[in-house]
Amino acid sequence: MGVSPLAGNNRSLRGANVRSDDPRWGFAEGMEDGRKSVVDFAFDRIRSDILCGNLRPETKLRIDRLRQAYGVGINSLREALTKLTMDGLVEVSGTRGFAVKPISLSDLKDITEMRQFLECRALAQSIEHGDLDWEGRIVAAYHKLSRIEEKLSEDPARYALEWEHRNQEFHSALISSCPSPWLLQFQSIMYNQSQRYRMLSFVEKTIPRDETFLEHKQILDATLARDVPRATDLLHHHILKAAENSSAGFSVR
Amino acid sequence: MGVSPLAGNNRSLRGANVRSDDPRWGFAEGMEDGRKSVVDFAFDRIRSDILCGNLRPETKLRIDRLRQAYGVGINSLREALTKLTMDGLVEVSGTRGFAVKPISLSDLKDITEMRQFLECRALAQSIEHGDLDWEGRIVAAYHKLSRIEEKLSEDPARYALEWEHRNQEFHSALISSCPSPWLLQFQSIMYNQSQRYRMLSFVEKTIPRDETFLEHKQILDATLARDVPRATDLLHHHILKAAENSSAGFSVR
DNA sequence: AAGATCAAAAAAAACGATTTTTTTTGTGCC
DNA sequence: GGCACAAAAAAAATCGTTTTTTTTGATCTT
Repeated sequence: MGVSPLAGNNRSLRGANVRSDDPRWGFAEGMEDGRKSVVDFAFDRIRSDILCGNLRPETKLRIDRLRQAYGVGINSLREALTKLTMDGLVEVSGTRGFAVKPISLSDLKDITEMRQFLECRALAQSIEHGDLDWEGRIVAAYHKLSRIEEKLSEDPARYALEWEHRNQEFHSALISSCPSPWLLQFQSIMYNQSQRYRMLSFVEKTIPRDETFLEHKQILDATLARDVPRATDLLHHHILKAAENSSAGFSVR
Repeated sequence: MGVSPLAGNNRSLRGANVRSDDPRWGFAEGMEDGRKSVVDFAFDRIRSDILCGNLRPETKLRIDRLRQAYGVGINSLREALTKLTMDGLVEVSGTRGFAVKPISLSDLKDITEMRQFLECRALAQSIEHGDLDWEGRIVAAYHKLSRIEEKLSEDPARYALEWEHRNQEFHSALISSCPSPWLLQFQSIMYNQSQRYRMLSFVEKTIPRDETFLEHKQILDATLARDVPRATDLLHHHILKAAENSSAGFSVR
């Protein structure tokens, strides 16, 4: 699964932020430019390694070791780790440095309940405010997800990561018409947290349950029918079931 | 109110994090040590200046200027600003630096509704789980708050900041038995956001409404009576009224 | 032998300096 | 007078070095 975090020894990329744009063109209104700062590069990379379990919970994140591994400077690294701390993926203990956040059953329970609480509200608001474009987005996202779900039963190891991505895209599309930026931000944090638990259980256990696929279809239908109570009920149940599946992964440890 | 952010020109405090402890004594279990990192120092200071309006919305936060003002290094400053970004008090625009987050009516509306949503749930859970110590905490916090509210009518300018502090202590005590760390963290962010709007309106307008004091008493009584529906209803109303008072502050601008 | 003491090594925190990017300013041309 | 372009100035991003703190290991004492 990808490259080990300590394998790549690519050095000295000062200002090597590859730009996908060109000085000739201005940017469309509200469009982010394609450059990628070194901090964001380190942030994305470490975040990915924590989520997929490449960096296990409670691992000490030694600065110079990470520096060698990712090929970035100390300060950019610290900045990236600070951002990860705010997202709850990294813990900082006074003057004793950074570490990957531990996992626990009570934490998973908290995350699950908060995700239910936030994501169901976001879905309700999204259904209220969603227009035709939104309907198009969720249908498209569901389509891409269901295609990968077919392949998943054949070769789980190969498509698990891609399924994770499209699953997130689907859940994100469902609530994309929610008008509250703060709600969406908090939901995003909780989603990432639950994703970590799911992927950690992937490693030593199994793939998503078969019922997951059916539940996605039911949520899609209820949402398109603008049936708020039914859609939120289904989502509520869906999130709980997914969490129960994750929790089996780390029984004793 | 306090010192201007550009006034203090205290230089070179490398490692001058004053420790309130002594090597002789160990720390009690689970007790944080009294040292204060330079990053946290800068974080607290800038945060305070943003909340109380000393640093106005949309102000560009130039690095070397802040460096001179607060007397900290560039990297510590960037780290502090990154933390503030995650709390939604500072905005970062690609490679164009940091700025104090703008304010808007829609943002205030979003914050208010999210605060109602989160804080009411936290209160309900807190009432369910609260023990006798918790009752003691909220009674004590209310007492300290009501004392400052008496003085507030006499000399608003003098006690406004202290009232802010004790108001936060009271609201914090109410929900302190809520068992969900994530809920408390999100509530804390929303509280700080609404506090900024309130304090910005203080500057050019007025002090809290008189009804605020009565509402605090009613919330306290309903909470002590373990009347969840009434307590949450009162809190819901209380948060809305406080926000309406803030919004008058920046009508046109 | 267990525990305390101190020193050396490792790790983290903080800073200044350098490079890169953005913004401003000035100049020529239409 | 306004626009386009280029040079200079300002600001931001990144890096390496120095200082401080923590951990580890060895020696000494009881």
